[in-house]
Amino acid sequence: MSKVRTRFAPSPTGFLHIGGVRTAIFAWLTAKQNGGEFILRIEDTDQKRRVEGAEEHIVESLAWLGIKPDEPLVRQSDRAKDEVYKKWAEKLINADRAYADPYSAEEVQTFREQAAKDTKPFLYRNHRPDSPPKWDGKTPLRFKSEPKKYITKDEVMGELKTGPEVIDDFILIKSDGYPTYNFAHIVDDLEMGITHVIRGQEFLASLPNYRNLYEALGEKEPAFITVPHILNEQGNKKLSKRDGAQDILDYRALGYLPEAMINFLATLGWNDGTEQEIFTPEELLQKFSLEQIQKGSAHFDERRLAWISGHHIRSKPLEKLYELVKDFWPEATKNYDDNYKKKVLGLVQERMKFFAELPELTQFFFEDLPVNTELMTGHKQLKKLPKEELKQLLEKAEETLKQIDFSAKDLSKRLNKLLEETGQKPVVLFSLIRIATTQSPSSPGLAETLEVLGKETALRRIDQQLKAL
RNA sequence: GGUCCCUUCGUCUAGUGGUUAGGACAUCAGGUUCUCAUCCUGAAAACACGGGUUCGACUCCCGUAGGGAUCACCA
Repeated sequence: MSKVRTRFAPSPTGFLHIGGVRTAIFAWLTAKQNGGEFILRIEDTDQKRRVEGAEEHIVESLAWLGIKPDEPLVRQSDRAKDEVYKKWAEKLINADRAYADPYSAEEVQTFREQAAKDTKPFLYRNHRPDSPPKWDGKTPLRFKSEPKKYITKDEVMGELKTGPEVIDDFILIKSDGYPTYNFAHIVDDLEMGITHVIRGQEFLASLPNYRNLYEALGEKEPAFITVPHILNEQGNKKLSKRDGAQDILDYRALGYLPEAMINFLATLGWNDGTEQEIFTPEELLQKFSLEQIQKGSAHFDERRLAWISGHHIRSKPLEKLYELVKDFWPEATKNYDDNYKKKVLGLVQERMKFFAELPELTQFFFEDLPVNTELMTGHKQLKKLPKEELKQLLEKAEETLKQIDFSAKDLSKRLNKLLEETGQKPVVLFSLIRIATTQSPSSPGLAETLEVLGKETALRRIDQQLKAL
């Protein structure tokens, strides 16, 4: 068998979204795990729909995920300039398998409406002209189909049975001279030696027509792999921007790890048959298989993404993580050195789902927040105690903290001792100190937090709190 | 509407004639001498429905319902 070659062939009509990326991941995994090649081809034969910058965006999105095409990017518009598609069209014309469409768009529309009125499916081939004019390149060129039954094998969908009624004379070359997707992608897949055509289910219905064309061309078909769509959370429609299908690069901006994104998308509608949920890209390369892709569409679940993302963040060595988050520190951190920030990061690593949470999680490590009395008054346990008692308790804590080194070990030892001395419950004493020193409802462990904050800052903040009490 | 595809906890899924229908996310409860998170334990939670076939159906067949895709000089 020849070397596996797959391609991802998006049209440059906007950003790359979740569903498209997953298809790309599947194609990439298929190529790479077989020692094959993955190619990026831009399907830009519709000049009207072309969006400026979309191509760069696609390339960048894939690059972020670590998906590198093995060959230079291919653009259909460039290939059209070289008359590649014309050449193949001539072949079909000479074999009497293509003809010039003599009708105007309006006339075809009339046929269509008539069919609708007769409640019959519209088939262009019912109107196929007896003696079509010679094709001059100014009118559409149509495929002369040979309707028949097909049993099409799709690696994911299984065997698809279709009747001759789905085969029709589709347009090969538009009146603007550009080939349609239907024609161009087949020519390109053939010339580029694509062995596995992996694409979304919107093309499933066209498969029999493509097969008819392969036959007319006398060429061997690739393996067909049809991947179901990803639906929005409610599951009532294909994911689109409106429903929160964000640009894949939005996730980069939020600070999701690319390997988490790959893990999430690859396991949306696919699993290896075991109970493994977390996969590194390397593991996916090893374990992925097309046969285990789900036939039905899957629903996008942001919470699952968050969980997977947190998992990947936790598994990073601190040094590595520190590199990755460097663009996510807020302004207030610029006066702090690497060592300090690294310690802070170490404390919040296990509670971060994506890097954009970093400022919120770490704010009090970098600046004194104003005393927020509601933290006390709204606290389940603290609000039960009279202010005077809280004040005494906090003063006592301050005394203790003044006398010790701020190492986590020492801190937790002394804090526990203080618990005994005051006879207080941890929830009261620790919450009190936490609120005083962080002005936040939650933080990493108290001893660790105080250690990183340092003696001076901690005592200063306790003083502030005391004044406010 | 025609054609094609799909249907197991809320979600992602395991399951290929005999299982207490398993796991994960999310949810809830408890534990890890404080909060949040992590981690651990536990709970609640599903075979869309109706007929067959069979000694026996989540598994096979046929309907019904629901969902999705497609029916362009878009991809």
